[in-house]
Amino acid sequence: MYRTHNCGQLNMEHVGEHVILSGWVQKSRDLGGMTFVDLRDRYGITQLVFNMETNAGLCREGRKLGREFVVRVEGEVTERSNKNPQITTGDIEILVEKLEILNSSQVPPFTIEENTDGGDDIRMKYRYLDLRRAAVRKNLQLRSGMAIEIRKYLSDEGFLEVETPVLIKSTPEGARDFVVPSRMNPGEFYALPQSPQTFKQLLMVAGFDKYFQIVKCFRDEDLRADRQPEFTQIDCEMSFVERDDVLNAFEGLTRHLFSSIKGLTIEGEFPKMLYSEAMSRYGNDKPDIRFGMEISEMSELVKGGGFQVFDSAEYVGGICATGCATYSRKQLDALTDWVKRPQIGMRGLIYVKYNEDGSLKSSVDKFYDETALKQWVELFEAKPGDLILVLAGETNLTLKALSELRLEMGNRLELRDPDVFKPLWVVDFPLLEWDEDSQRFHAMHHPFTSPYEEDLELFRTDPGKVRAKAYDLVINGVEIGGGSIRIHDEGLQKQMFDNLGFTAEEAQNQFGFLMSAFRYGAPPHGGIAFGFDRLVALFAGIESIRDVIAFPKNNSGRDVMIDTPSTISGEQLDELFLDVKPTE
RNA sequence: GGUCUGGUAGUUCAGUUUGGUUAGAAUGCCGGCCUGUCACGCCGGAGGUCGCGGGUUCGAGUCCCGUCCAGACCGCCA
Repeated sequence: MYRTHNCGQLNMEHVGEHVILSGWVQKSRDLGGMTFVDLRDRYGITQLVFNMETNAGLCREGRKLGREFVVRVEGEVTERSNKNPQITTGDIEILVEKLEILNSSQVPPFTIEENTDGGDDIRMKYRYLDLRRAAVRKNLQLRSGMAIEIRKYLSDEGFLEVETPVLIKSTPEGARDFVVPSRMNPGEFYALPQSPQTFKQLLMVAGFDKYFQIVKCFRDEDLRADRQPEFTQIDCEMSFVERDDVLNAFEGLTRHLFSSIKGLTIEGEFPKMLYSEAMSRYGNDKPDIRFGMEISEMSELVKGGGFQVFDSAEYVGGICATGCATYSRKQLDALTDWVKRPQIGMRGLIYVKYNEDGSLKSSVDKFYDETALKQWVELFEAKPGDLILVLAGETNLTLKALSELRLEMGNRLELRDPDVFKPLWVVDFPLLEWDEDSQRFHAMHHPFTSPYEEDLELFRTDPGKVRAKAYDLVINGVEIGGGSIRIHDEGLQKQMFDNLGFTAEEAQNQFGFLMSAFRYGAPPHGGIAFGFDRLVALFAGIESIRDVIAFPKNNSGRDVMIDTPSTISGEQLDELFLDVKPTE
């Protein structure tokens, strides 16, 4: 037998018992006459003690144990004379009577401790060692717990988990597909799903009126801290529902997760904010509403003041940073440099200090007298001690920059409390988005999203104004998920493809199966998908989803541990009828 | 495709601004001492292709060019 207990289990109640433990040697402390060894498994750490007086031979063996050796020990649970309140097993230790080395270990390249000395690179290369650390393990335990609660909740709500295929059809819309060559069908390819979108709609046609799946999805696009090429979605679809039925169902799921996992109750209904409002007030379709500092447009107010930058700008707007009037010239210059970085792309930053004594000092005093600046103060409802920051330029770019500036100031003023969670629904996204490159509209969400009936007229006059029955769940500035009410009418779906620039033939080739299905009694339906990795990261209080994935890819989409992607043999290529061009 | 930051001991970093004797620290590792440690302590030791290639120079970790790798971001992500 390898163990009677695990390493996180024993306490004062077990004193006197003869036990067997197995685990990894985390650390040993050789005091000469006695040696302490910390034995670790995924449940905790238990201290082993070897004593020269009681058993010199065994103690000498215990001294020789190296880090990460796998051992099995037998011994008696004894009360410690010096207790350690920091660990759950800190009241007891094991007086070792028998020691067996199950496997030795090379010295690991970094310390396997709460705060490791290893950097990301080396931790990823030896991820199996990194995963031994409690900090990383806890994230995966959290993930597992959340997956279980999701299944529990949705299952109780009558949702059925159905698996959809991973080898599917490539479509040029949207993100790039990962592609898999077919050996049995030379020259033809499967694609990995970017989402089970069409399949879940077909499940609705099939009458599975409440579906969900915790499912891997794949997108061949560049990575970010919150974006992996393979990621997990909580994918759902419902029939005979309107928008608010879907929102209520998933507000319920979100609440259930907060209460069951974090013991938190979110007060009140999740607010619903129009997309247009989110853009004008926060410059962003995923606003962090943990703090105010909202954007106000100032174009009307400031134009015609003779200040060329404002007069020629399409948009002028700003934010009011509470209590920042004390910012020094140096701090303001640094902030100006910050908005001038290419990522933000502003030409400059204008400020107004509303000093504690009520006086006003701005970088545009030459153009705006005190009366004018007072109007700014009124617009922002600024109080003495506040700092108004103003940007000007092309509308979308400036709003985006203001959004970034707002978040940056939120960080600096520590207004983004990681223990506070503020969810909201962003609704009524535009159906279509103009794409400069291809000079045509494409679907903002996806081509199956239903437009508002009353906006259908706009297709002919102003397609960019057509609103979609689409919605996102946003928590603390993180886009957790999104969905829509779908089109279930073949005619409307055809019209949609037409609007998106598909020829009837292309639409038929790529999505004919879906439109055929719509001819056989497709129910009204809609759904949503949550990014599971992001949700877990949010609950864990971390920014990068890598830390909640057991074996993530690096910045360039590589798995540095197994070293892939990698080349394949000539035989494999031949079998797949593939020729690989030499890279330049 | 682009911008920025970094690459020096097993590991995490300092040193690069202003080129100049033998490249340092901490931690880890090895050896010795130590009977109540839990970041144990004390003494000693080993450990370096300064990412790689080229250039400038009497001399390059340090300056220049190229390149590779890692991270953050922009583009991209229906």
